[in-house]
Amino acid sequence: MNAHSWESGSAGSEPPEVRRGEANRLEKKKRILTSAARIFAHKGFLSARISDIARDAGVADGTVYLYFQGKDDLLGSIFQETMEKFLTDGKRIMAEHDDPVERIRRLIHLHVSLLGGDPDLAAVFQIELRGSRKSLSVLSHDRLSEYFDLLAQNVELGQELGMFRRELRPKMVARILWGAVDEVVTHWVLANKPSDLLAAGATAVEIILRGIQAAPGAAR
Amino acid sequence: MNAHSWESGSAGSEPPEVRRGEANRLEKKKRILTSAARIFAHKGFLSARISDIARDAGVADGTVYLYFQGKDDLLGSIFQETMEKFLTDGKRIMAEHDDPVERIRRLIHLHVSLLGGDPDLAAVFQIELRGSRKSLSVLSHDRLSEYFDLLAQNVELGQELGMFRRELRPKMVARILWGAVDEVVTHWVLANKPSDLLAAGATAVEIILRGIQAAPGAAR
Amino acid sequence: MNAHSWESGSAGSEPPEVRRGEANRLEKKKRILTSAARIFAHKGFLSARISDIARDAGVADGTVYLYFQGKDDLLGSIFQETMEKFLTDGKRIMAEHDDPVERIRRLIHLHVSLLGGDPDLAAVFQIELRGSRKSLSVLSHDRLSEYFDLLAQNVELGQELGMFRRELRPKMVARILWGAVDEVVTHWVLANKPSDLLAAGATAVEIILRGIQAAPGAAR
Amino acid sequence: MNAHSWESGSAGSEPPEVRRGEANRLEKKKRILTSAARIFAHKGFLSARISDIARDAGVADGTVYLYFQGKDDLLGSIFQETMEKFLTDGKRIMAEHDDPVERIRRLIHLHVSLLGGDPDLAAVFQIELRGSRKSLSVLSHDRLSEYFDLLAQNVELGQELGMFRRELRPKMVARILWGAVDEVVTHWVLANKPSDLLAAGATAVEIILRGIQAAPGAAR
DNA sequence: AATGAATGAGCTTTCATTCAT
DNA sequence: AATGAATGAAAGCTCATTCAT
Repeated sequence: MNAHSWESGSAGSEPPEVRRGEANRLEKKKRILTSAARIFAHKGFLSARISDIARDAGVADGTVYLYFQGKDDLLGSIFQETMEKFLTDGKRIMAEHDDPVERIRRLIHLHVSLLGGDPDLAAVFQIELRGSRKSLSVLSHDRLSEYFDLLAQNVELGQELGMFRRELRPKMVARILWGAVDEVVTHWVLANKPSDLLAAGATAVEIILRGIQAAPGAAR
Repeated sequence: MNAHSWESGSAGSEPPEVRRGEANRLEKKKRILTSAARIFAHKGFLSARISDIARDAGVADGTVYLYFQGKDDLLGSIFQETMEKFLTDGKRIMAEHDDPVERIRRLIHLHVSLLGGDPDLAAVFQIELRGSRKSLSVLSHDRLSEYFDLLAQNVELGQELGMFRRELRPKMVARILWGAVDEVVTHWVLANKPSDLLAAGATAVEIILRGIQAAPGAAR
Repeated sequence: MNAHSWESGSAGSEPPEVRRGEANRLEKKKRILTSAARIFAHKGFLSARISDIARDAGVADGTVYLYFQGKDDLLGSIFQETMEKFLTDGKRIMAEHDDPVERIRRLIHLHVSLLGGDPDLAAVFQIELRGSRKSLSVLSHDRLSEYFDLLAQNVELGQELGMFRRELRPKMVARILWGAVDEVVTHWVLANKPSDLLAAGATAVEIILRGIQAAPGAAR
Repeated sequence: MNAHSWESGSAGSEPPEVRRGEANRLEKKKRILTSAARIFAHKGFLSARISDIARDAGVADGTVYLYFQGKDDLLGSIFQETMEKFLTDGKRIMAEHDDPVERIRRLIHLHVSLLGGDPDLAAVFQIELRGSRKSLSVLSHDRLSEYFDLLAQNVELGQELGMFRRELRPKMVARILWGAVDEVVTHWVLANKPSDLLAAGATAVEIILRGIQAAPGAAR
């Protein structure tokens, strides 16, 4: 059907036949997930039909069920996979930088650029996933928590270093930071005339960072 | 079930039949809306059945359609009515106070206390309404915009008065403020052990206000 | 659609409007059940579609679900209703006759004539219900047990009166009697050139009765 | 799961490859059939999945189709093979004995002991095969007819010898006999506290035999 | 105005079967 | 011969909405 994406994977020096099947399998799973994100973004989770997704991915309806439990699992997997990638990159940021302010700036930049680079993904994240926060699988909740923790850790570190005000609860600051950025992304998704998402994200961070800054002279 | 509990109120001195009917009508519409909020909050918009709501309100299924267009209209009306009340109170705040900082604090306090005082309503707002922002009726969007505008107006005023940094776009600040508070409310709704929502909301405002504050001596 | 059966019920002196709805309701339920038996008999339980039954009964698909839980309930209700009628008549036989032999003959005659008079019902009973004996609802099992008990009681009574051999277990005799008659009915259902079912049933009873008869002179 | 248990048997002295393949082939077919009977007995024909059977037999899904036409064929083959074995043994009984009464007793004993020795097989025969009598392949019907004929022949012979009453139709007697025994077996399959099946079967035969016995002095 | 019985469109999911490897 | 990934048809059931009373 839509043969576009099939061809790339097999490029390069083809490994032994054995790997071929495995590669196909992974590629197919990925293809279904990409199609799901696209369909969810355009029609909404509710209106999206499995058959829409299957057709878009170029597979039969039943094939979707070979790779995923069902519609919910599709949504959950999109969330899962994105969070996985985000956390991997996030941990690298933590490893490569020491300054809490620098880390927070980069974490938010990562967040914003990941979604900004894939509007379909962003739409699913900002719109469809919201109503699911109540029911997301435990694993998914953990992922979201890890994200918050990454932010909260740096707030705490900044407090210890005397950079941020000590009376603020790190978790709450993380929440406020996330909420502000999240709303900026949502606006970007919903607005017809998209503005510069990266700049807007950066502005949000600067405001919050400034807002939690210890009074000059307060640091040791 | 609870179909009897509402007959008592109108007893006693019988008002003219005409008014009685009108009062009943308004009361019934309100009752259906309250039931809808409760059912949406507990079962989610999707799983909620019109018959659930009708039973909870003590009316027949068909009666719901005498007052509302359909299921979507119920959700929209909850949003609408709440925003209406919020904007009314918000405009009073604007009338009664001059200081932008004071106004913003009071607007957010209004926001947070309105939802904090009605957990069912809060749940519907924070969870069920999210996916609808894309599709909410134009009128509804206007209401949300008015809310943002109230905040943005005060940011702008504060800038003119030299209280807030002038390089920030007022609408974006309003968005960041709203996002931060919104996330705080969402956490309160989802968390099993609810914390002090009013205090958390106040903290969020203070952080943002501080974050947008003009540098000391910058005013004039 | 098939307007045959609609007309009879409302004939005669029409009672007040109130009863009309109830009468319609019962008639509709009965009509669905009759259609279900017909469709099950012709296509088999598995191949029968709810929509086939609904169309045959002249109602919408969903209406079937207003009266029955689902497909299984339809099959169960056919069994249930038939057993109910059978047991009612069976108990009358018990009340009107004393002689165990006479009672047994009449019970079997009742069994055979009930099914013999409604080939669709017979087909469902003999073919479709067989595989369900394992899973029939508890209530249904009770009904089948009551039937066996009616037979077994008379065997026991006959033993006490010295008419039947005492060494036989009444329940087992009932089972053997039922099995023999049941197979005769099944053959009648499956055979293309139907024979005289009543006569065949009577023959089966006579053989078993003779087979359990106490040796002449053994009584007293 | 138990995919390893069958590899051991063929180990040891290696037979010629050719025969090995043939033996494997037959063994594999048999294994699939045994697994089918087990799965059908435990989950019912409908709920049983080909993949369940394949896994139980330690082969791939597709392999089942190398040996059988499909799911129906599996059920049919179980019936077929069992009947084949039964008829072979039944014919030996006919060859080794002359007395109709003795033959009938032994035929029923064969029937009852064959099923009594294999509860899975019995469950499939008594429960799952019932609904299929209408649709079983012609060949299968012939097998069942041959069984009935074996019984009927002996009834006829007994009539010619003056042992059984002449007014009874042999086929009908065979049916009654079969029905009685069949119900006894069904009860044994369904009852949780299984009784002595062989004894129950024998009792059934004795009752019927006595019931068709010519009046003393009527012979000759 | 109120009722609630009736409607019927709509979609997920299963699983027997196929066939390229 | 054996595999097992892929297929895709098929239908039970729900529930928002309507409308005769």
